[in-house]
Amino acid sequence: MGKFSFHTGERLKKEKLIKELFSKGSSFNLYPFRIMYLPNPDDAPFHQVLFTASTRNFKKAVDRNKIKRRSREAYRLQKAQLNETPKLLIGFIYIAKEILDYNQIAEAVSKALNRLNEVKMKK
RNA sequence: AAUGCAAGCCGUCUUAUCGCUCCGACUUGUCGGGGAGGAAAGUCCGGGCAACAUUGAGCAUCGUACUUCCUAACAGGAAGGCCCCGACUUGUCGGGGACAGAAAGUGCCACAGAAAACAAACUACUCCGUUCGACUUGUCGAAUGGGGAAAAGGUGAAAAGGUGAGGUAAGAGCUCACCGCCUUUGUGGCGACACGAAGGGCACGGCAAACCUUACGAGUUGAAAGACCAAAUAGGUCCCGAACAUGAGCCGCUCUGCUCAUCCAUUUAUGGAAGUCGGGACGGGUAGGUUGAUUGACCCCGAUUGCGAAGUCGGGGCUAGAUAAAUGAUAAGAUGCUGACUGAAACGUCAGUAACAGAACCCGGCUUACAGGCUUGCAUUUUUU
Repeated sequence: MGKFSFHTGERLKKEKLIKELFSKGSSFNLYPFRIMYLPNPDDAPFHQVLFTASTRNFKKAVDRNKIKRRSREAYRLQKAQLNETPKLLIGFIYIAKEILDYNQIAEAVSKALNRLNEVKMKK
């Protein structure tokens, strides 16, 4: 499995876990994202991630897809920065009103991953 | 050649690196292959499919509304009819039309106007009478009273058949001709209708996108429908096994043991019920998974029938299948477009940008969005021969 792979198992898709993340998870804002995270209660071999952009800010499906694809790509290429343990549930919620280009999103994701590492160290 | 209109079609491409999803191989982590649209959109119609409901009929409700045809079906399409508008070469072309019924009933018709549906007399017109004035002494003018008259003016979306002639005091379908309308009828056409004939002086204003009437159609809910498999935990039913339970009393106390009592049946010391523990089976069912779900009213080519929409026959093809939801990111180049610069122009250089938009059970339509390009037809202008 390649260093930069990003297959189905790494995506957060169980409804139960998503509910848990949104109700119990901690969060911080880091433009253009709001990031939610929670230690994974199940035994998973990977961090599990979800990306989302709201219908309220982006009415067209094409725009939402574009944002999610760029965000996912940024995570895929930089996820090695993230510490191995503990395994986390992470939600990237796009809160900006306009579509940013890939470079800006990649920078933001990088910062976010570093911050997640710091937060975990404190615990 | 350019511009405009209409119809149809296309609607960025290539390479490299790193990735995603499905399928197939095998050496089980590698290789090979497939991977958004013309609208995937709006969810406005129609169907397939599924579950539930369902004796039949009527009423109500909703929808449709020139005709015939196509179709699984439609509010879609094709061909045609009629009406309206525009153009000119005046009988052709182009465009538009919710285009059934207003002689079944109810309702409405603002403003303006005298009067708006049982018509109506404001001005002007005209006849008769009375009074006054003038003079050429029977005429004219003015005022007033009583009639006639829907022809003229003006208002209005609309003024109660139109035009012309006769007629009359003035007028009027009052009469006549032509046109229109109504009734009856002939011929042609599947039909909507068309072209005629005879009779009738004409009765019947508009609005049905007001209620309504007529004809035809419609069961409800949608893929989060439905079908199947089903972990763990808790609970249910059944079966098997084990221990016999609870209370009191006795041995100093504990364990063990013994005695008595406690639900039902009786053969009176056994069986059953209930309860406890362990194991098993069954069924319901949650998370989750499979299916529905990608071979279809499918696509391409050819033949044939039909004016056409389409139908039939033959051959070939398999063309996304995700599910918190794949089809991407980065770089380079090409292509198109836009802008700037240079220039007579082309070429060129630089910069920017890549239309509208993302499948979600599947089809047939409709509607809306769309940078740019291509093809065909028509019209106009210019150039050349």
